[in-house]
Amino acid sequence: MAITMKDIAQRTGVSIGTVDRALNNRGRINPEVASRIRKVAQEMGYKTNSVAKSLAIRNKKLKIAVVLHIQRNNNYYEEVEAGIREAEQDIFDFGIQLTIYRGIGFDPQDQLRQLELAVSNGANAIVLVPIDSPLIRDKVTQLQQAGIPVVFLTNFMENIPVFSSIRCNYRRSGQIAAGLLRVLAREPGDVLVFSTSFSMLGHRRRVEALQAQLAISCPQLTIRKVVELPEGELDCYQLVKDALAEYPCPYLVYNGNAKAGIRAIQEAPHPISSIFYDLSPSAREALSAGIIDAVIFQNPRQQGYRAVNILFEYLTAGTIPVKPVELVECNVLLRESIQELSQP
Amino acid sequence: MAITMKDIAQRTGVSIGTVDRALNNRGRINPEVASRIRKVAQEMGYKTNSVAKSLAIRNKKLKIAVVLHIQRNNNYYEEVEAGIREAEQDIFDFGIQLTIYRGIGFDPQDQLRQLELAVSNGANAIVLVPIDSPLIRDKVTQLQQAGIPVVFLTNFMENIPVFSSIRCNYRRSGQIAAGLLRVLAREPGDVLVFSTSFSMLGHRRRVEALQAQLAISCPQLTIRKVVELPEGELDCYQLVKDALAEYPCPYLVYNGNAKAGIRAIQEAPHPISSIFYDLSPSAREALSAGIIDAVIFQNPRQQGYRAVNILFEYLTAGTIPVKPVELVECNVLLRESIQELSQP
DNA sequence: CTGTTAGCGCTTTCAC
DNA sequence: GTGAAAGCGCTAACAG
Repeated sequence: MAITMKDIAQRTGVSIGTVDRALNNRGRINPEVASRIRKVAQEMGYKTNSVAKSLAIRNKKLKIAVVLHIQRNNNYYEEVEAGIREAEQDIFDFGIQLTIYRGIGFDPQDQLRQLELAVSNGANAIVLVPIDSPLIRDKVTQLQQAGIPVVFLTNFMENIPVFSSIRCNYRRSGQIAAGLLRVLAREPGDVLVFSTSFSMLGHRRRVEALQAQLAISCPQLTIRKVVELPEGELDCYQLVKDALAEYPCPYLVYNGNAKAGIRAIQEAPHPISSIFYDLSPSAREALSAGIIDAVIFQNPRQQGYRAVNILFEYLTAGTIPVKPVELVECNVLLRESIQELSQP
Repeated sequence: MAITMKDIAQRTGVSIGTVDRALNNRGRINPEVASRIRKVAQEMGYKTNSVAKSLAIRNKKLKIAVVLHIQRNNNYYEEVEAGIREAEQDIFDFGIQLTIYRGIGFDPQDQLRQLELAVSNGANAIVLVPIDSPLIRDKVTQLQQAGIPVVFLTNFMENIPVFSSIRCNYRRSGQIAAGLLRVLAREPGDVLVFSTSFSMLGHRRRVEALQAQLAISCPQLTIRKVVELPEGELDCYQLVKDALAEYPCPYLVYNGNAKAGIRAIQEAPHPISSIFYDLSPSAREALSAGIIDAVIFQNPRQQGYRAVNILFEYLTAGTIPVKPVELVECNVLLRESIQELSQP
């Protein structure tokens, strides 16, 4: 039987209200009494019951705000959002409301506005896919000083303390691509690398790690060129097409609009072994059809879920994350990982 | 704002107690009133609040029993248990108690005894790693008729309806091994397959799927022999050693005591490309050192967690699983997936 | 500073 | 059959 505030009230001879004040540092209590209560609670191994707590604080109508910048047609972000929504379901019965605010594109000014809107709507905690800009940095610092914890999701910034930061293990993600090249490459050759916006720190890290690890894992492969890709499918397609024409490499690592990449590969006059990031429906199809060779899956859904979950645990149980950064691992998918099973 | 029993009581002009009787089919209520209440609840979109519910039913002291048969020195089962323990933490605040019962070895008689013990200790729901035997089949059927839901974990039986069955996707797991062989095999050759007890249905399925998929994915590879392995490290080692001496195949798929397999591979006079199942510490080390080539990870922890979780959701929110079988996916791990990152 | 009390949404007596 | 009331463990408002 778990021990309750009532138990420790009886044990210390005070009322349960006093125990509450002591344990939650609410002030208006004799410091000595408070410390005695805390000591007893400690001894008895008291843990606050988060179920009872959240039922009680229900009328505080706690709000978690999620601030995203819209990525249109981006399966990765759709999945991140699916994870957020899943978490929303799970916290619903606890009376915690979740609202998603969408900024437009990579505009820090707009993101700042979203943050301020969230706060003015009474957000008690914020999940943020941050745009790295002084504007945002300052705002985040300010929010946290005001007691509003911020957790970074997917993207991040350096040198700014934040309640938690959850993202995929970008370095690992690059490293795994190197491993896959090691396994897939039948003969020496050049590698072409494509990546979405390097204004996102993680994307840079991923490519760096790929380069570093490739030199170790598979020195007979050399990266011929790294191409930064835009958002739109058409622009993206043209860039890939051009790059492939200029450098007809047999190996390719691709992060970007999947459709564009797949199309360019299919149209290339030379055979290409390719590794794609993220499992969009088109990537899934291409993998299954043997057009691309492997997919590195970065668990976007899990990331979204966890970011909300971490704030939920803070709000309901006061849990402070043990690690300031939580890295979600990546998986390797081959054709056989997703293909229809031959037997049901 | 979520709608509550109070809301629908007001709306229908009855007391909240009556609403409770109607919504939970407790009887002692005018059938017409009951159906009217249910209709209104439906219309208003009422969902029972699982937080409030579990706080209220706390004094019922609900118990989940987990019946395992001890697998000594088996990292896989240790991880399954870790998942169970993780779930235990999460349900603690809901006042649900979890007890683990351990049977000894593959003895159905003993497992039956554990089940009976669990029930006599007041278990309201049971997680079971079943031993396929008429004894157990009958008992499980009987338990469920008595209103005690049973969920199968990791292992399973066919043709017996059960509340839920959670395990890894064994067929997929075999299929992925075929995919890895396809990618790893530089030239045609024979494959040696090792597997733990075929008295577990999943293990048979896994090998079947490997065979079937290999014929499709990589017909130039043929399975030379399938060897069934015992539990103990030494026995296991000897068998692998002997098999490797008799069939010096260049490719190997291995499920069994990792230490034994690794040692045998290291001592083999010919080079071997190998795929191991499960990420024990020794497998991790061997993978990292390049002694083995890939590991197929079957998420044992997730399986354990989910099995408990599914019963928790039933007990607190009345949730009935949508799918009777929940298959946990498997991941491919290469050296680069687990290796120390070159940069921090 | 401290105790008492109402209430979060639901279940469960106990009267009527 | 139905309503009223107590209680699960905790918070918050109000007396004192």
